[in-house]
Amino acid sequence: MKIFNTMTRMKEEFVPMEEGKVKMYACGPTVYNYFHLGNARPFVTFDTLRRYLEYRGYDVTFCQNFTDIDDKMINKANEEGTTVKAIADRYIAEYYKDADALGILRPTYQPKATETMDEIISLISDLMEKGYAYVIEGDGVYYDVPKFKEYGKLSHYNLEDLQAGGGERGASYEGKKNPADFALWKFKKEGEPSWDSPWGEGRPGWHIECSAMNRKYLGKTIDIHGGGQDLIFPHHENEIAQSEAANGCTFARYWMHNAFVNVDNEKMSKSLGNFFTVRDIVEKFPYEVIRFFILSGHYRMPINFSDELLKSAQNGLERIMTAVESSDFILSNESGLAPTDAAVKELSDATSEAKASFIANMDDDMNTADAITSVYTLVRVLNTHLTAKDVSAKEIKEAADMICELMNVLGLDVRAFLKKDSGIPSEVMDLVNQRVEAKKNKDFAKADALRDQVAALGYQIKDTPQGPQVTKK
RNA sequence: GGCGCCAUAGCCAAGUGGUAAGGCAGAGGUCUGCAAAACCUUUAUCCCCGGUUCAAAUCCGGGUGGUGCCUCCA
Repeated sequence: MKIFNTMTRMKEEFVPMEEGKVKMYACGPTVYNYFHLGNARPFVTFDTLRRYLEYRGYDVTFCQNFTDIDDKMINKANEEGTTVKAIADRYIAEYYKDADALGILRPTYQPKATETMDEIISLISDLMEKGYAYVIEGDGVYYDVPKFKEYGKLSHYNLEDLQAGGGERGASYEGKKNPADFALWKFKKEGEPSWDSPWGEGRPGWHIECSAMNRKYLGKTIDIHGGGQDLIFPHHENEIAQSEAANGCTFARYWMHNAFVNVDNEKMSKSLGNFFTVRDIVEKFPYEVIRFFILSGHYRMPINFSDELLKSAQNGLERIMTAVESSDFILSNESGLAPTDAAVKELSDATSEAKASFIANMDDDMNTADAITSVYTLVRVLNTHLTAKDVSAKEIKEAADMICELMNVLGLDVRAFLKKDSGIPSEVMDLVNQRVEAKKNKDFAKADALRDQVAALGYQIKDTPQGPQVTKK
């Protein structure tokens, strides 16, 4: 598999440290609100990577954090007159509601910052001992950025450029040796949660928690580190500075960053106020459509969000689901199949080719857009033979199963989505059966009226040679 | 100011040196009592200019437009 490595800005052949095993980390949410579509993109992206690596037989250890202590958490707690812990508990629960429904598998480890305090303090101690950190009285412990000679190697920034930029903000640099120095530990302020440390009571800076969790759960060197592009600087750059200075070895071997979700070509973000939470979008579109939409473009390309685009994704996903649904319907009543050798070969070839091309596309830096095309290609061939009925149940089942297998790698459980809509109420079936009678008697006016009644109840009838296929609309 | 990214049909989106995948939408057709679904047909020379090459959407240079990071942010 080839992976585009942000560090080298090139696609590189992925070779894990240990054969057959992958250690990966992705930055998770700060749990002070429902997450928005922009947040969902990396969750879905790296979940898909994890699923694909597992599909290819790797033993994946995946760690994703919860940031449950920082300024935003504190502000939210103060606004609501409650504790930081209460906010964290609430929004972690809400996170799982959305994440589970989006088909995001639970990571191997999903630690909270507040539960990683020992490792955070131990890591800062290492940095102090090695001379990479210093204390500003009454403020906190800071990282001495110029001490780390490779600072900027991920973002390709250099310190001089950073200082020449518009980033300086007078007061906040008071006491720092260098404007780029960042907080590892912030001393306690009135009303804030705090933990004991060798330097005084306080709480961790944002960047240190990821370094600490990596070391605790995955080790000093990991294979893949992922996140959104806006984390490249300063967050990931700082993680490298912390981890490599403390551990004396490479931190992450491959760095992957997803592009943003845009609205009218502008970044969706909380600060711009143009964001849509997943919870909002679900009012109009199911979770699986949101996931399919996210995967319909390459992860390193920006995607625009709009109802129209979601609708387009929904129609596309339905095409795939309908093929499986129709297959399963025929498999439940196999009459009328008259296989020919040529057709049987064509469909079974298409089935194996779909898998091969899906893998080839995913191997190319996780090109999910092309991987979906591999599925569509099989869908078309399958539909053709479903109509012609010139294959046997075996080929139909294999093709439909393959579609489901590949969609599952993308985190889209087609048969589960179909099942969710199954279970036709008996009153609907009564109407359907009455309509069969009416049709038999050529009473088409009555048949159409019955179909309208069924439709009014939210169900759709498709007449097939095997009889009516009833589905939820 | 520094460092990047993007520009492909009505919309979305792959392709990154060998003559334009796929999806959505539209049009016409087949099937159907009518539908639905499905299938078939149909819609582009890839922002502009110049260069390299037998050959460029694809490489190089220069434009134009959009956008991101450099500050909490996925």
